[in-house]
Amino acid sequence: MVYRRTHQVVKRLAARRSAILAAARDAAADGGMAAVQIAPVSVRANVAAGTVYRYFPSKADLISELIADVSRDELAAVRRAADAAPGPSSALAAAVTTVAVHVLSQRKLAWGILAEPVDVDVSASRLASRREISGEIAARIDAAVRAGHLPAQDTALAATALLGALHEALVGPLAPENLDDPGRLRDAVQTVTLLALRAVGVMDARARGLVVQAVLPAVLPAKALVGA
Amino acid sequence: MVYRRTHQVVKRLAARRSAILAAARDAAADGGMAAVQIAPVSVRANVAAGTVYRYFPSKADLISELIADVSRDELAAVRRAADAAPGPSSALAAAVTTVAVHVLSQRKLAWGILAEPVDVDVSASRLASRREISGEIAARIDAAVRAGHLPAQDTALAATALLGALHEALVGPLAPENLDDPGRLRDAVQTVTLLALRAVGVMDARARGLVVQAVLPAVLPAKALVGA
DNA sequence: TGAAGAAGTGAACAACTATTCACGCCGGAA
DNA sequence: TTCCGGCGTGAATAGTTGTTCACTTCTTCA
Repeated sequence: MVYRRTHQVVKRLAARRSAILAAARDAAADGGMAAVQIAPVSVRANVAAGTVYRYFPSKADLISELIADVSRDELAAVRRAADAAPGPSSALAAAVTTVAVHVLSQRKLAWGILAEPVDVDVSASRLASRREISGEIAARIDAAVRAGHLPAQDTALAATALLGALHEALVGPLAPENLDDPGRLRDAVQTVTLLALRAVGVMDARARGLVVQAVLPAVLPAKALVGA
Repeated sequence: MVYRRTHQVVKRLAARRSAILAAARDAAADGGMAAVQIAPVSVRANVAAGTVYRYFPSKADLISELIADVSRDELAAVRRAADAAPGPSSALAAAVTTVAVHVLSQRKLAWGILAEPVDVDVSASRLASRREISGEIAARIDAAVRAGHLPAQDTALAATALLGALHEALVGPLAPENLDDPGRLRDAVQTVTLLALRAVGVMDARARGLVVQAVLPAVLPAKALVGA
């Protein structure tokens, strides 16, 4: 009488859930958040519209999970890059560069996650996403301040401002065109990283050095990403 | 037989048009762009819903004009402040500070104009708005570069990044709370202005001086704005 | 193998608002 | 004063999508 889910069924359910999330992510990467509609997503995931609601209570929940997902990936990449750096200032440079490269490599997705209008309320999820990344950057700024490399400052506000600068300059409506070209991409990443480092108080000359160190390793793997 | 509009009628029509725009602006300032709906706006303007369509072909047109309107005011304020400054660097500082104070004094409106989700497409108008302000800031950066106060750089990208930083730090979802308090407001404006000036290459010490000069005159009249 | 319940389906539904339009009214010309 | 046409009205319309649910199909277990 007691129906128990077999391991196989559990696996299938999890796979379906992932498929729906992946379909949503693909849709967002292709056509922005506007393309994340239940019917099209369900088609991509090879399920019926109603099935989506077996896994997600509402569209808002689906998109919220999507945002959390992408955000988690980005945070991990930033941490990895920063942790691999030799010192606090390099770590900050690496973190900033990583964010820049990430948003550039998936511009539509990044724009959708960050700021694109959505008909349902996903502000909580977006807030959490921003808070995570901003917190990470703030921690890196703080480390550099404690190491005596930067002047004391409101690190939370500075981190938020840096992210705003990166996003607006790289994926906002005024972002330069042709960033698919690897050369231009590298230039843009260098420029915004330089701006960001100087903004928090790194001297111009030193900032230029840090940028060169940080951009090369970050941009190399990015070429593959951009191609995808 | 030939019906001609009397001067009085022309004036009344213009007044009504302004009233509708003003009503839309009030609605946006109160409740963000989400509150700019035809029915509520028409009530505020003391006209019927259908009347709105005698003056604006669609909601998109109404909001586009609203954005252009607000943007025009801001651009004028920025120019005025910058032109009154004694030199290129001061002018840049004044411009940045003015933008900061403006967005802070009408946060909901600013957020609505800049980035809040809207059901109709207003991207063209938003793009134009950003372009205007960004162009003005870029021109000020350029002047400072030509005067030898700043290192050579991509001024358009820098201006875009600065605006992104200001907006995200001051009206974005991670913006600090309690910015209605004049003291906190001044601090926030100072902090972001300092970040912005350093970002484009002003030395820390000099930047601090410029900030003090620029913030005082800009913040004084702002107290009245914030109260409103 | 068959009963019981879970998972999947997709057409129908619901809710929200921008937009329309047939009608009444007011201001202008003669 | 009277006729005419544009202006104002607001209830009705329409289009868009998220969401539901009665039904079908599949899985488990005795």
